[in-house]
Amino acid sequence: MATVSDRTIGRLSLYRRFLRDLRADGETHIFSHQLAALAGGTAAQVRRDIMAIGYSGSPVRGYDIERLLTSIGQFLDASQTQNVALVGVGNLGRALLAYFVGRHPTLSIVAAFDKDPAKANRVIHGCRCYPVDDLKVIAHEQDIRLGIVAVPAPEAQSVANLLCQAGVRGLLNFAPIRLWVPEHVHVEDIDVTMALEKVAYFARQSEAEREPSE
Amino acid sequence: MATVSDRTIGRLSLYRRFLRDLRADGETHIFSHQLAALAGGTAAQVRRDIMAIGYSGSPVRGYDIERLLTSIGQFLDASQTQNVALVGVGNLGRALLAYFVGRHPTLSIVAAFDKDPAKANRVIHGCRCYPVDDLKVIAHEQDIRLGIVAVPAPEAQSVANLLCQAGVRGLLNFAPIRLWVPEHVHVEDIDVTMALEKVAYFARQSEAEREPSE
DNA sequence: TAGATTGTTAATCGATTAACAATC
DNA sequence: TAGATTGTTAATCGATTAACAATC
Repeated sequence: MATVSDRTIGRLSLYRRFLRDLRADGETHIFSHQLAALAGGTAAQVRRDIMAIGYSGSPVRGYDIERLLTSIGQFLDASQTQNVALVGVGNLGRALLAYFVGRHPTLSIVAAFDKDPAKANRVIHGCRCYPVDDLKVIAHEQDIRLGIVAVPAPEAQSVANLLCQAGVRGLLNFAPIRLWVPEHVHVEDIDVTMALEKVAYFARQSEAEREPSE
Repeated sequence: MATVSDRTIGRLSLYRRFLRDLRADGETHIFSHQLAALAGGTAAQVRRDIMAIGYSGSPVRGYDIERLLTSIGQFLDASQTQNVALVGVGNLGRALLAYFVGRHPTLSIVAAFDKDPAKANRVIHGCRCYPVDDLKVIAHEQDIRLGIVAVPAPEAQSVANLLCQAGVRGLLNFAPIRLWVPEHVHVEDIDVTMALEKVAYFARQSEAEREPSE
């Protein structure tokens, strides 16, 4: 209903993780400024983000962690688990499987694909691997709606095409290229090279501030 | 000199990769709208970004690719190669080594560290691995200014502390937590869970737009 | 020259921040 | 109640977009 910005979505995802940790520690309530300190924003921003999803806190006790988690879940998550396909079972792909499989309540990597026949039909970190040729069939069988592109750049576009043809509606792309996809498919890029170059740039900037050349 | 936004820095990093590909294809000039189409922005934005680094194109021929690459390099890169330490040689760490070692002209992963003694003193993807205990010594020996945190979340903060004590000025963090570092250290986070949850959210949004419930 | 593109300014847009009355 | 926090509005900030004269 309400239009919520891309950044707010990201922050809600972040808040949720801190809230889960707090709940695990036995906490029941939290104030906006506490959550802001954990997540690295301002209290006003936290309040605005929470308001955007239609949850209200109490001026005395702050936010009820359990109920806030429920609200964020209702907002961010689908009503049922969304199935994800991973394409590319190299080092990165295996790291993603190790990190995600069985860990996420509402997003599940249910199948992995690789062009290397030696990887097909093996189970890696609890996830079954298939030859890329089977993508379309498996994607329909398993109702896969999201794809992760973890193949080298030269293969990424053809993998994206396969995933789109198989009916996915969103891609998480690790390849350092721009993917061309149908308009209704959402692409989120993780560009490690860009991130490292940004770190290098801003690290030098802060160094320059501390040690002015004159 | 000129203050350039975080986003512009990211886009310049992206433009550079496309420009290198174009140069490899034998192209000598490019117009702003062509670069915008490749990078996924607008022509005006490309022109503004390029203006920000003090380079000028020609109204007739557009931008000279070779000179533009030089300008972007002078802006983004340090005068000499910046040395990087990677901490955590699991699947993710190995993927990063495979991807970066020897590939980047001005950023070089010169040492990797892991707490697992079995990995120490091995060479993985061309990079020497050391025990974490040696971080401070090696960082000084090799003039390491940047660090990549690729360890599990529970260890990430202590690794960040070690890196900061060893004098790094920037961190690329893959752990899904917020790192607390001295003010002068720049941290760039890559949050895979957040990215995947964003994809899931926006994929469902576009799905809902296409198939309205009423 | 004619004309598409550039550099630059002004207008728009959206998000963040600041301020403050309402709340328990 | 007193008072810190919340929800909400207004002000600020910055980036993007649009418009257009300058350019080769």
